[in-house]
Amino acid sequence: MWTDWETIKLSNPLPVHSLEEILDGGQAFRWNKISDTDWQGIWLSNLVRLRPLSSTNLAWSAPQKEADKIYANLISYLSLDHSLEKSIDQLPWRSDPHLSHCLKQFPGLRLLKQPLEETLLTFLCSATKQILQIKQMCELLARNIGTEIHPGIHRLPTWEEIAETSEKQLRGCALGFRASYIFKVAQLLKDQPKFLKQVEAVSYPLAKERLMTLPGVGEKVADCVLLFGAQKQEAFPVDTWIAKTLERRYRLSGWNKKQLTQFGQIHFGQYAGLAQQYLFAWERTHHKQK
DNA sequence: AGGCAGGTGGCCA
DNA sequence: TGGCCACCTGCC
Repeated sequence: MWTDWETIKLSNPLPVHSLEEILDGGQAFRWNKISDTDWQGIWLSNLVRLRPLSSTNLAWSAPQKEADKIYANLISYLSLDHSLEKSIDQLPWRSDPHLSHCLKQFPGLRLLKQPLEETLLTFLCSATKQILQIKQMCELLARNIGTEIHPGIHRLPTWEEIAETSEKQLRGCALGFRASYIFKVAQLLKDQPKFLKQVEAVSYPLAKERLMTLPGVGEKVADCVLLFGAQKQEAFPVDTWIAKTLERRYRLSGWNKKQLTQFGQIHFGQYAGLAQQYLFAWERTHHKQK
């Protein structure tokens, strides 16, 4: 049923804790640890298992019949076909000791290239929820509304599928007040089938403005969706964690969210989103330890 | 056991 | 603009 494990040789070293931060650090919500070493993840109709063998060897396995396609999608999803070092070098680590520290703590940490439609859905679930609970909502959405892509494994529902269900059905997925946002967005996307394509095609500021016309999408969600789902790398999502980091490590207490967002974009520049991911990983880890 | 969490929208000054 | 509050649900 599943292919034999095959090794991907990584050009940038990726320790296990960095891999786990990529898969389960709040960018995506459909990766689960299935043994001491292995992770299983789903995006669109892709289902794959990963097993870190060493910091430069990552093994993968997928269901036999679609393995070739899934492998190609995996490389793109993890951006393994693109150099991380070049982006990192553009960040202001030379003059920013805290960023420099975070970069050292999580070697190889990357941004995922997720499908826009799924990123929008998962981040509509994210408001005032912890990662574990967001994962549970996604799991219920998949199980209750999404198509089965493998025995016992369901993908997330498409927006068309959501549009054809009911708000009540969505409430049954433990979405709470997020259910009405998601249902309304589904109707809007049904009326404007090209909406997400357009968002992807235009510049970051325009894309953000456009996304924020959707109910349930404010600045933070828009930035996450654009960063993780549309490769708009200048997006700098400011959530409570990043706000904490900026306050404490960058001495910006008293700044409001709008100001913090602007600071991030100006200070970190073209790859602000990548910097955000490193700061975020550090802040989460630090918080867990105390 | 109950406060609180990867926010957003609406209402008020 | 800026501040406050309701909104669902389930983890810690």
